[in-house]
Amino acid sequence: MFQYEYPHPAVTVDITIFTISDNQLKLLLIRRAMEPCQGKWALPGGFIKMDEDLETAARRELVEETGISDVYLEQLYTYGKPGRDPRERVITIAYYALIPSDKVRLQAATDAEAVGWFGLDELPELAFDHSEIAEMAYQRLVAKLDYSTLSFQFLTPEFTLLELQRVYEIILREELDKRNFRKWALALEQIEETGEQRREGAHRPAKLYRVTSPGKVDIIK
Amino acid sequence: MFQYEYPHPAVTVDITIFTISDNQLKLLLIRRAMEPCQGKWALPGGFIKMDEDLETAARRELVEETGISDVYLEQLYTYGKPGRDPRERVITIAYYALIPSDKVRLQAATDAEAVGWFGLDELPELAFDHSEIAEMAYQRLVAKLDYSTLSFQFLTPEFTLLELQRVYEIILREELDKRNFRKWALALEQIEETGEQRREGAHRPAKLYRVTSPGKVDIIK
DNA sequence: GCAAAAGTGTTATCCCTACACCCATGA
DNA sequence: TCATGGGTGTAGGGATAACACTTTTGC
Repeated sequence: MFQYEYPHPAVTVDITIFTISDNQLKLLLIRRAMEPCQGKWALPGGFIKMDEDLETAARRELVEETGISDVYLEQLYTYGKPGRDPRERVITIAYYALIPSDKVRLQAATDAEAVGWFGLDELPELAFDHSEIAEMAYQRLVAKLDYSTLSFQFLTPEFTLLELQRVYEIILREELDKRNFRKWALALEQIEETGEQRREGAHRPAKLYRVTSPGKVDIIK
Repeated sequence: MFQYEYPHPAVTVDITIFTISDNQLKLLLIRRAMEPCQGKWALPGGFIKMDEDLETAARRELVEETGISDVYLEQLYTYGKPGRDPRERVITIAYYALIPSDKVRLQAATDAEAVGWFGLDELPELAFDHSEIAEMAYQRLVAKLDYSTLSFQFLTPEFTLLELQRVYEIILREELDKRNFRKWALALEQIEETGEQRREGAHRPAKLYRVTSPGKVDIIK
């Protein structure tokens, strides 16, 4: 038992995990094994430990629930409306993470029953206020696409320009002009040719590119 | 005494309150009356109550410490590094507020000894990690100036275009071209002439403007 | 040889920037 | 009449947006 002179809320972290696969922006959800909201889908997350930083807690939960580490993670917003959790006052610090498509497979190793990727348009009803959190995370993602190099975090270490373009098209939900997009992307001076090509299918092979500062997200413009 | 099965952190809100006066961006600080950091300057803030929303808590603290209500308030970031408060684990949800210059006077009614406005360049050493919070709030302010109509929140209900321009110049720390600024500001379609003029000093009177949607902060561009 | 994605330039438009002078007033 | 801030337009340059055809490959 832990005693305090004044009442204290419980504090959790919740993580909206995005990836792109099957030409869709997807979100990782887990099915809740316990009350409250047992059986409902929810964002991965959990209680913070008293000796760990908030971001450390978010990364720990990410690994525990999905096996994924070393990804882009950013604090989103803190939700604390009284009553958002029926048990007690719970304040949650929401984060969002971006997973490159080649790391998605790792996740299959964990309990496949209780974890799933959902297209943003096909989300089930979520526990607590998690729908609101996911919506805000998506809005942040769209906004940051415009003025940062966030998008690279969805890509494998080597990628084609068309793959990069698809990231933008899928998140922004609009088609972009190929020539203008390429001019713009190269002018950022954030990517360089690897010198290699990728051949797949009955068409001309595509040049491969890499990010000059992987893992780093810059503000642009 | 309040008992919990697992340890719970304390949760506070802290508020970085900006205003513009004397051609300077200023920050409201309070001198701490109690340990820890007794006598040091700090951001206003305090513990949340168990039945109030986070933003409600921030607004309550704002009124309690400064007598100011009905101002723009936005959540900034949540800080929770273990050890940031020597007493116990304290997680703080930081907000920032923008005060129009005509509301600054109200503040003089409260205990003048313990409260003060400080120019951003003349900040004293702050308690806890409040310097870090204030720095981040300033950065957010600069960023949002660019893509939102945040700036109007510093102005009185009626203002001149030059007053609006000064807000930008003071926060961005750079001089702007008068003609280009006016063209840009009017093209936003967020302000309109009141039809009145303000005469002060030995020069031509200035047209007064008002915001078309006061209190609302739009994303622009 | 054909289907399918890769790759590549030019032009028109819009927006941003730079820049200088007259106006209305109070002292 | 003079000092002070209020108010106004235009031209050039750079970025953005629209737009279609050739290349390379696998089958």
